[in-house]
This record gives sequence, structure tokens and C-alpha cells, in this order.
Amino acid sequence: MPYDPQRHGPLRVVGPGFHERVWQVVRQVPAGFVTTYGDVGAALGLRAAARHVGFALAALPPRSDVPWHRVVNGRGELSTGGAIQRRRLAREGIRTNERGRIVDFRDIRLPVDALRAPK
DNA sequence: CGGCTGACGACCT
DNA sequence: GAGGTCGCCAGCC
Repeated sequence: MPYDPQRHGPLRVVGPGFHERVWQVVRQVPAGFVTTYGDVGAALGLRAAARHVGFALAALPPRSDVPWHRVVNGRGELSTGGAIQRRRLAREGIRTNERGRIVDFRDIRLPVDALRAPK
């Protein structure tokens, strides 16, 4: 199906291969830990493009092996992922409170140094 | 060209 | 900690 902004929303790309590089970084996040859009962007040398990281994950095909649910915003809150993201995190022992905030976020946040840019 | 938008973030009250 | 503001950047109209 051809790209249709009406159905798929605006297309977000920060250079060729941006989506793939984002996915490659997110694949490095182990179960039981979470990272942030900003940290993923930083790992790619694009700290100012944190928002685009979100769009790259939104563009993931269904049933991909990329653990997109382990990416949250800098305050430890789930975004649009909602119920699905919450369930997948719970399956890994990560709890969220009634306001969509990850419990003990500071403790399970993966150090940004642990993420390396894909070659 | 100009305004608007957004799976974000740094600051300031 | 909870809001509000502003900066960010590419894509769309």
C-alpha cells in the first residue's frame, strides 16, 4: 500500500536509514530494563531528534523483534503505547503506576553508555 | 515562505 | 512533584 499521510500520519525520517539505526539501538536494551527516546537519539549522535525516535518506533512493522516497549520518555512515562506497552513491560517484571509512570524508573533505566551506535 | 504538528526534553515556577 | 513555556527538527499543507 502506498504511503498515505491521511492514514499513516506524517512521515518522519532523519536521513537515510534512520529507522533501521534506531531499531538496531533499541535491540540492545535487555529485558528488565528501559531506555528513553533521548538516550536512543544520543546514541546516534542526534540528541535533538528525540521526537523522531518515537516516530521511527511507530513505523515498526507488527510482530517485529524490536523491543519498542522498553523505550519511554525521560520522566519514565509510557506514551501512546498504552495498554499493550504496559502489558509487555509487566511480563518482564516492570510495573507502572496508575498515572502511567514506571515504578522505580531510576533504578531500571539503562545507562546511556550501554547503548552503542550501529556501524 | 510561514504556520502547525508531534511515541520529546531542558528549564523555570 | 506538578504544571507551563520554549526549543527542537522534518514533514505536510
